[in-house]
Amino acid sequence: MEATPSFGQLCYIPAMRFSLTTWNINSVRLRIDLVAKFLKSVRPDVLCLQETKCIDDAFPLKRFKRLGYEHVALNGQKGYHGVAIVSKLPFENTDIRTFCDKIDSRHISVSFGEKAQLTKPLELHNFYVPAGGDIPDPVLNPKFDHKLKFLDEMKACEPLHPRGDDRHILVGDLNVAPHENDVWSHKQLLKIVSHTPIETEKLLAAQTHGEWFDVARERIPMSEKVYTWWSYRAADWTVGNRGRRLDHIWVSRALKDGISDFRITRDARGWERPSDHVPVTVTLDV
DNA sequence: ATGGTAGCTCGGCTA
Repeated sequence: MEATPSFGQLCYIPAMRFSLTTWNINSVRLRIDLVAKFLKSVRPDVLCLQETKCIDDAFPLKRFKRLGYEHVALNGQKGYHGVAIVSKLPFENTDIRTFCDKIDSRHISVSFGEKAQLTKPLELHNFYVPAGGDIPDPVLNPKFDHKLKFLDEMKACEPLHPRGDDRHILVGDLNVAPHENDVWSHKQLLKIVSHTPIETEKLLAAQTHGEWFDVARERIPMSEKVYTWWSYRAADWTVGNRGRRLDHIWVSRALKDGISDFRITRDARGWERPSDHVPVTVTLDV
């Protein structure tokens, strides 16, 4: 008797389940044990880090390799900023872009394809958008001016954005909480950098221009408060739950229907010597 | 209205 081919074999190549975490780690060397704890428990295929705060030669490569993350793309700098992508899956290509004519390490991207057993290419961009200082006025505060220009350049950066059935993912610490319920008090934060109208408009303009879908808000209603960051400048971060949603995962239209899970590891804010940001993870079929 | 904490490196920047 002949074996009956399964539906899958006949009709399509099954999609691969792919998981991805973004985390502003605020020094990868200082918090490598927390990273290891997280990776052992959640085991995402890919981890995108921001604020690694070290040059590439000082990045704890061996530790990641021992944890099963053998593929690493780095864009570090001494003391400040710095982004990295560590992965269980091999990359096809890696790329670094600069914004605002600065050498700041605020972007790195990789693509996945045949080497990762994907039938169609997948492009992943990891960003660390400038925080923008304290004064929300681009004339008085050059850091805020830089942030606004950076957001404008993100919007204008055509290769970044998906078109048609492109499979793109954009993650990172975007340092903007765009919606009312992305902050603990919309009213009280309207003049606080990260939630001023000019920033939120520019971030959403980039998102709309690129036909991106905000995974958190695909999964969690707009009416619900969602945070990924709680300030260090509070005696107790849990009092009043004064958080903001600064860390984001955007996916292109071709990927959004494949989303199967989204989670914010809020517990991580309470770990010993934590980052002020917590890991944000998506699982989707690719 | 202000100051609060953290990290990198040991003064002052960045967040």
